[in-house]
Amino acid sequence: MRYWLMKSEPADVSIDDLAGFPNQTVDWYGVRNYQARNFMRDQMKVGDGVLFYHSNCAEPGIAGIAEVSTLAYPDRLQFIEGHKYHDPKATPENPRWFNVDVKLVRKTRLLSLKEMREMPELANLRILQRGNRLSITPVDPRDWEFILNKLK
DNA sequence: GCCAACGTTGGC
DNA sequence: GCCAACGTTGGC
Repeated sequence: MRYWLMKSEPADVSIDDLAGFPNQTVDWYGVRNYQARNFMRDQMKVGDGVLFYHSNCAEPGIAGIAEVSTLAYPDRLQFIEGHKYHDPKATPENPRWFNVDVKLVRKTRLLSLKEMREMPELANLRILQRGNRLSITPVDPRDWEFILNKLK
C-alpha cells in the first residue's frame, strides 16, 4: 500500500467534477511524462491512497482524498488521431502511455499550497520542493498521516 | 503574462 | 551520446 499525490487542473477535472462522475471515478488520462507513467504502471496498486491536488489555478492545494481503483492500462487517448493526447508512435499492440482509475473517497477542505509551505513537518513533500513539476509523486506514509490529520 | 525549472527533441 | 534549442509546467 502506497500513497500518492496527483495533480489535476480543476479547469479540466476538479474535485467536484470527480464527485459527479459515474462511480465517482476518473481515468487518469493524459499523463505524458515517463516518470509519472512509471509510477502508475509499475507501482500503483488498487487501494493506494491519493491526495487529489488542484494545480494551475487560483488556489492550488489538496482538495480531497481518493484512491487508486484499477491497475494501469493503456491510455485510450494516445490512439485517437488528431487528439491533443494522440501519440503517433503508440499502437494498441505497443502502447506507450498508461493510466489507472482514481475514485473519490471524500472531498476535504482545501489544504492550500501556501498552508503546506508553512508546515515544517512537510518539508520533505515532493510537491513543495523547488522546481518540482511532476504531476504524480509518491507521498511518505508519515506525510500522508500528517496531512490526513490536518484534513479531519 | 512572466519566467524558472526541467523534460524532450534532433542535429551532429 | 552530447547538448542547444525548444516546449511545458505551474506558481506567482
